Formats: sequence, C-alpha cells, structure tokens
Amino acid sequence: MMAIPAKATCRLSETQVRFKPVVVMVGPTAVGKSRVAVEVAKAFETEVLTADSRQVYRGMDVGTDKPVPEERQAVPHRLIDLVDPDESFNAGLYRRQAVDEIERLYRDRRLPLVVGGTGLYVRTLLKGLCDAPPADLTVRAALRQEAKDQGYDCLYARLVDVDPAAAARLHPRDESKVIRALEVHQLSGRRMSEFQQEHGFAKRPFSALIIGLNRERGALYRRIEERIDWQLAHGLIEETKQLLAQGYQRDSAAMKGLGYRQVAEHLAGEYDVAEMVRRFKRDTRHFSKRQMTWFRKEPGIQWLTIKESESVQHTAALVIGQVDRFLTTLRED
RNA sequence: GGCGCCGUACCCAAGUGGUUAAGGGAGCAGUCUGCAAAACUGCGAUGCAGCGGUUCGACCCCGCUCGGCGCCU
Repeated sequence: MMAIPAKATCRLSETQVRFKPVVVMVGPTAVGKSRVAVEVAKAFETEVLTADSRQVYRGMDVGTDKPVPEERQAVPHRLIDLVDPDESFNAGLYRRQAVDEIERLYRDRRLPLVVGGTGLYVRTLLKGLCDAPPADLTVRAALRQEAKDQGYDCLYARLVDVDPAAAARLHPRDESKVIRALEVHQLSGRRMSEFQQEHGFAKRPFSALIIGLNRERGALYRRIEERIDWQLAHGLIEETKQLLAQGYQRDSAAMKGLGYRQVAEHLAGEYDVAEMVRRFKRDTRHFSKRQMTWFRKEPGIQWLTIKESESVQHTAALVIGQVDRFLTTLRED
C-alpha cells in the first residue's frame, strides 16, 4: 500500500490560479470514481463537482448512485440535485453552473475536482459548445409533430436541402440529432454545420488534468452487477414507485435512465422481476461500453487501470501523486 | 441389448436436392457540439456432428461412426 504524500498542496498559489487548473476524473459506471474522488478531495481540501447527467435530478438517489450522506458531509458535492425530474436539463445548462462553481473555487484558491461519467458534459465543460442557439422545446415539439404528421423522411430531406454538411455527418435515421440541426437553422437562420465549424472545440478555457479510471472488463461487469443488486435491495423499486406516483412520466428524460426505465416497465407488467434484473444489468453493461468508446477517443486522458484487489486509498494515492505533479508544472518561467 | 427421435454460430432456431444457409438473443465494434444512463449505426457459419456413398449438384437422400434424448427389454 502506497503512502499518501505527507502534505498535498491544499491552496493554489495566485500564479497557479491564473492557469485555471482543473482536475477531471472520468471512467465507466461502477468503476469506483466517486469513492476515489472523496479521498482526493479531502487531500486537497476541496469539493467534488459532479459531471453526471442523472444525479442532477432531485429525488433520484438510489438509482443514480448518488454519494451517501456521510460522503457528502465529509466532502461537499456540487452539481447534484439541480432540477426536478420533469424539468429539462442539458449540457449547456450544466456548463454554465459548472463554470460558476469553478470560478467560486478559484476565488478561494482551491483546486476544482470534476468527477463523472457523462462524457458530453465533461467535454462541454472543458471545450465549450458552439454558438448555436440553445434547445427550444417549442420548436422541437413542432418539428416532432411534423415528423408524425408528414413522416420523418420529410424532415431529413429538408435538412439535406438546408444544411447538407450537417446531414452528411448524421445518420439519416438519427431523428433526434436531425431535429436538433433543423431547430438550430429555424431559430438562427444559419446552418448548424457552420456553428460547429466556427467552434471546432478549439477553445480551452482551463488547464485540465484528465485522469481516466478503468478496470479489466470482467471485473467491471461484476461490479456493475453487484451494484445493481445492492440498488434493488436498497429501495430502487420504492423510489421508482414514488416518482411514478408523483406523476413523472415514463417517457421523460429522467425516467428513461438506467434502472428507472426497467423497473417502471416491470411495474407496468411488461415482464417479471427476473427479466427486469437481466435487462437492467445488460443495459448497464452496454452503457459502460459506450462510455469507454467515448472516452477512448477523447484526447489527453491519462489512464489508470485499477487492480481487482486495490484499495480505494491506494488508487487515491496514485491520483494525488499525479495531481501534485500536474500542479508543479503550473509556473511562470 | 432392441426400437425411435434428434445433432445448423456462444445460446435458441428456420430451412430447401440447385440464388449469397432465415430470424432472434447474447456478444463485439462504432457515431455523437444544449434530451447523452439518451438517441443512432455496423458486424459473426467457405459451412450444417464426423467419415463414406448416391447424384451433374447434398445441410437436405442412403450407410456407418460418434454424441444427446426418449421408450422397450
């Protein structure tokens, strides 16, 4: 077991703050990010900024694997419980709030520690979004209705006409992204592809150290199953029942999340408990694969493969060491 | 020991003497610029248990062998 460095740098120097450093921990679901993050946050006397598109919903606790009260008491966690499950939320809204939290920490000369598995949110935070107008639910609903009335093929044909470059980049059947591109054009009169080209993920407002946590696939899948068994034994079904009773619709973004979806389908009588558990686990395995597909091609991630027998403290010590080295590179010379 | 049924991919499974051996599940690989735990896309048999035979041509018909199941003694 590796010793934790005697005294980690807790407060950033004025110089370091000017670099706008941010440490990011990413990785597939159930890899053990949150536990490690708590230890790292303690070492640097800072907070955990979550990058998780599901933990933003209030009342969805067991199923989103939110940090337990003891953890939240030991280390403040931000960007959790931001909206109700029927409110819309997205990467743009996330970015605005995350940037605010980071600025607040800089004023206190503390190191921002971002932790989460939502790749889009992390990328959006570190590289921004293009200047296209934000989501407009009214326009979107109208386009969706149009697809229903006149057939979806019409919409894709229109995108090919209006913004051929965007259409070429999207699969013709990827309805949600085709609608987004049309929405942008309708709202701004400009092409989505132009906004994207102008932006090009070129801006880098922060100096980021990105650490990717991973495990051997078999071990990761075992942890996923164990966590799901735990969630089901600790109130996920009751939590889902309560959300449904409060009127949250099964087709809302929040209720389409892993676990809630399968439990709700089971409660609606679509299949039995065994089938619900099977699907929940399978879909979560698929999700973790997709996360890895995303992170693998994201540049600049320093990967750390956690060994099966490795303690949280050991992993945390490795991360802390990397962060220390990262901070010493932030000097003006 | 006798009789009968069966053997097609990791699993389930359709199939016809002659296009390229359906389909489903699981798995794997990937896409992504304001719903991202979402949405969307792509991919497995050069071979039908094995070996012979019949035939212009066999996964399909015949024989033997192996394996599984059932019944009888």
